[in-house]
Amino acid sequence: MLCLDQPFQQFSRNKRPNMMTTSPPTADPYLQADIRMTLEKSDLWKSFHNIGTEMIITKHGRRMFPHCNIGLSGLQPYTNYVLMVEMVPVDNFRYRWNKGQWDVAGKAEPQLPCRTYIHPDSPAPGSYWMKQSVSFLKIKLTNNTLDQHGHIILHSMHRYVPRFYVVQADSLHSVHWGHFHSFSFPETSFTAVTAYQNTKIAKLKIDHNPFAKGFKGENSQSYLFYTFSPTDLQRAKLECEPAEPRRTLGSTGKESVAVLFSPWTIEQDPSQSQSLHTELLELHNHRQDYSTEEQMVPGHSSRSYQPYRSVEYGRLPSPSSAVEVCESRRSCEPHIPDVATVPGHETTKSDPLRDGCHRHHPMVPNMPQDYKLSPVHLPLSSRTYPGPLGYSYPLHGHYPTDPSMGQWGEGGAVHYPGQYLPPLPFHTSQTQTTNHSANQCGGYHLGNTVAEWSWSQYMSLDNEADLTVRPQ
DNA sequence: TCGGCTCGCACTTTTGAATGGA
DNA sequence: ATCCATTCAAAAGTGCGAGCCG
Repeated sequence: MLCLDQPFQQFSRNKRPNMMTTSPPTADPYLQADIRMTLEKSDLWKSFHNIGTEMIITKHGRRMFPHCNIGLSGLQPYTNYVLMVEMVPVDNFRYRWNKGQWDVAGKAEPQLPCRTYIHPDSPAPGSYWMKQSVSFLKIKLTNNTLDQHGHIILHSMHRYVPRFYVVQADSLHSVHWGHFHSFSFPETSFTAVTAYQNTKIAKLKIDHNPFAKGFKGENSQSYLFYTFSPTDLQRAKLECEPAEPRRTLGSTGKESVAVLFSPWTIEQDPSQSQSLHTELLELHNHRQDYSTEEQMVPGHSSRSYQPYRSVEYGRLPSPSSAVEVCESRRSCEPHIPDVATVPGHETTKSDPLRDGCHRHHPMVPNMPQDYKLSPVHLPLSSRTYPGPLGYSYPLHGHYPTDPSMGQWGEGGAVHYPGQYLPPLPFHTSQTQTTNHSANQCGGYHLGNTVAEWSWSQYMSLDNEADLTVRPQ
């Protein structure tokens, strides 16, 4: 089964072993694919996660803090990749802050159009992505459903987790969406809020976010002394340094630190938690035969993340899952992730690595319409879910396939208890792809420098019928 | 009445243009 | 003429609190 006791150092760029040759395919699913992603500043993320991360969302868009900074390894140096991230609902609940803890306040709001943020440097060669850590600093979150700036639209008082995609693609104009890997980091989950509910989170942000230094009072750190261990304090002290340059060589600085789950998940109604736990276990049993390509990357200590790769297809109205559910509801319109970009987040710097290859600016206003077909364009074989964990699958594409390309096979997904994620958005058939192009409303429209794709209204799963849908 | 949201404020960092010197 | 470092103002990001709204 899964070997979750691997020291996290194994995943760091510099020390990773060649798992493809030294480990049996099923030994460590999230290492099967040679592509590895590490979360930079994971300690900072965990500091927030331990309290219950909250992210402010505003009408005009708010940056995330901490922001997502990842390291990549195992990419083909001269192959182009597109990096994307989307915010995936963690569960199907709406929350409220009640007496110092998060309580479930009912069913989640209907899903909003899912926007996938494409890293503005995409596409770029693997060597470029691996050269330094990749920052998603400029992602902006909004609660404005009519947002025209391409920000990621979220519901307040709902929980999300960023999911990263690494897609082999020559350019945004000819994306090979079949070759992708996805990664999630449990400690990056957060609750979207319009105002901070937990004062500890606000103080932690003030302590770490340089923009908020103006609110740093004498008492701002006092709570730390009873919230964190001396180790945490030392770590927090180190992390108080000024923000690093946007793209710096990654230094994961991984330590072997126990992963602590956020108390807020425990603080919930015990009966609710028990119910969820039971459901998750049941789902786990149900889904043994399925896997997504997602790799749930554990924290420093993987021990806390029990192998769990179940995906609640029916219950979770994930934008990503909509397509799959739709497959059993042929009359509905499929959902395709919208594409969110950030105005002004354009790469102007010159980089020999990148300049040496053919690339197009992601926000090029005249994005060809065929691009909108790409995100879900998979061979028919992808219609079904990937096989059992540990198998590699032949991939299409016009890149020479060397023996190491086996690593492109989608690895299994490793989830952890207490959190389940929807399936990936790219499981679909060509038929559905066709429907996408037919059903999208107005193709894509552009505002300023933002390329935004608005497909038809994704189906709403906000009804009981959806709860019974199961993947075939 | 209350929970959630919006807006303006003061403060900070970041960014880029302007300037001057080598 | 070019390059580099410095300066400075504008832009952008931040949490807080008052007030609004359903």
